[in-house]
Amino acid sequence: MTKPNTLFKEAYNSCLGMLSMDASLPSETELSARLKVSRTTVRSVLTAMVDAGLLHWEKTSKQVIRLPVAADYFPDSETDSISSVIERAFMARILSGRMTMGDRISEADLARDIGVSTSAVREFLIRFSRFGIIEKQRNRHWVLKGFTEEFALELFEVREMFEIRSTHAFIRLPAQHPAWTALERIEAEHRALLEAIDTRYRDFSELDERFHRLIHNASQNRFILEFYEIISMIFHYHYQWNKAGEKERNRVAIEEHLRYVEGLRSRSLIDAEYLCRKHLISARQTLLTSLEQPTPSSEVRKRLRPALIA
Amino acid sequence: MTKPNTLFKEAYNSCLGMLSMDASLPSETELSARLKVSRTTVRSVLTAMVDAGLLHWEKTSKQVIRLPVAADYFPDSETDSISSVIERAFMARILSGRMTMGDRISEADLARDIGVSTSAVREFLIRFSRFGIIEKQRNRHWVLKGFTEEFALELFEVREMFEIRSTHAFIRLPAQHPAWTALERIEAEHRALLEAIDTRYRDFSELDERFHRLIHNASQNRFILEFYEIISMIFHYHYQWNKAGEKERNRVAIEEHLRYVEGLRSRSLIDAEYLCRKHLISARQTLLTSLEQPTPSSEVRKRLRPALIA
DNA sequence: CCGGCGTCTTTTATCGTTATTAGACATTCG
DNA sequence: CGAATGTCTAATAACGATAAAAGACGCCGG
Repeated sequence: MTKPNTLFKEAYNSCLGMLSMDASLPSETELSARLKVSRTTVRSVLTAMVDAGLLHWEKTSKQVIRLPVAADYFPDSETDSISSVIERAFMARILSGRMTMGDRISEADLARDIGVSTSAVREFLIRFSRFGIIEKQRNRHWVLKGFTEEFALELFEVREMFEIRSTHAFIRLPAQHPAWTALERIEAEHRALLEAIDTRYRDFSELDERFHRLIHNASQNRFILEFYEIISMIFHYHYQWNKAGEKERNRVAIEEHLRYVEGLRSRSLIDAEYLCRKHLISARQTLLTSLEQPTPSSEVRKRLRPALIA
Repeated sequence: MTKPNTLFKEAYNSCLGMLSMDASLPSETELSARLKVSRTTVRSVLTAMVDAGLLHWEKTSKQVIRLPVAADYFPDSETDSISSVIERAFMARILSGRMTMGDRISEADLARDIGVSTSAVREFLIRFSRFGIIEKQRNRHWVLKGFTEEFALELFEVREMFEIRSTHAFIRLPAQHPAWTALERIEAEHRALLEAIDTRYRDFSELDERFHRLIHNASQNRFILEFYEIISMIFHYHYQWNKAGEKERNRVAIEEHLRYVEGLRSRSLIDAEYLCRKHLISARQTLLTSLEQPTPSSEVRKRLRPALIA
């Protein structure tokens, strides 16, 4: 196999959602912009839709013949790029506790297990190495430094420095800056989520990410933003693997966020900084607590990555 | 071609330096440790030395037959790993001013120019991307964000945060910690260099790096240390490309370092922080000034990378 | 038995190749 | 004549293959 057409499949699925009997599809250029792929790919999608009997397409005219059914969609598993498949498989390995600090990581081994080429794994590891969890020396194997307490502490040390810096930058933003209205919207979302916390507590992680990202954006510093990518990745997987006390944990975090927002709006440096610190300390505590019990329930494990359990 | 034997050549050259008529070579294991390569490579080196008529080798006995001459060494150009070749070529491109912000970077193009495979370039770019100078989106080309004033300011913003944090950590080190004696040694080196500044000013960049690295080590934080790699890389190339006013610039920096060291030794947080800040501000100024005149003299350009000038 | 060596297996660093995708230019249509 | 389409070229994202290098295992001599 060579370059897989996951992008095509993803665009195809996404385009199926745009079909309706009453409106015809927009121009190729427009579609290209909306689907965020090149026109070449758009044309492949359109051709495939014609072949599937969904569309009559000639020049500018794009008449929908029938609406898509479930069977018209490509399965999710085929729309993931190889790199994201590797990422998930790799994180599953680390977080499942099957690997411990100091373990060797073999490119060849990983590639075999996941079923991809060594080059793909290699590129992934290089990209992943910036997260500070793995390391390698020239001509030698990778070593797992581990997702340990130490790691979490170092991570939060930097996170605190950066987030406080961003907080200051945020407060200095002029009153008419769009970030302030964005903050209001996010605050409203927090309140709405808090109302329905019993049923919707799972939505928090996504909101959490958007909230902190908004704040970090004020820093206008590529290194700070890049560092938030690490945080974000860690929490993304951490949330998936550790569900213990999730509802309560999220409720507390939402309340902290709300106070933090108030601090920002008050434009008081010391209040904002204080409330930011408070929140980060409890976030750190959450992460540390969950590291003490590294093996997640088999139920969670199964949901995340069936292939590796057998 | 496949995996090149640059490592072998490097080890061979390095091993040639260990030959002497009166002593025989140590055990394979010992050699392996000293040359920092595997025993397999050591054995290749020994075999090659026998073939070159330098050595009589049977089991534990390794008798030197003749001393190596210049012709026995592999040329430097053959001992560089592909990745470092790419790095140099790429940095030369960026710093020469031939590329400007927003330019597309083509993997294929670079590979052709440098004369290596696309995969090698690709891996390099991935590794290099953590420096924040280039960027790419999925399925699209790389873009040069540029080695600009903005970049330098963002870099120094983070550098200052980190270095001050490290300074604090350094001061808190117990008096018997080896870092204090290391600091004393480095201080002495600074004084020696200052004495002979007229002739030895070129030695400063290496000393500078060791000095700051020593301080950052106190932070015990992988993200801070990793960030210093970026600084270090930037300065490494920057020093090579911008020689204007180098002697005076280095003299000033040495004096700042000396005051900075005094601040550390006084264990006074505010003094150390103040002197650290002072030094970083002037370091930033140096970098900014040199960014204003991006094209280096042709003399320098020639020395750094002859191949690209023609 | 323990450091050192001989031999063998596994893994990495590089390459070249190919389908997919992006992007550029020419052409057509309203 | 500008936006949309048709066509073509070039670049990227994968793959597998191969020589170099690492690492493992067993043997041997003191």
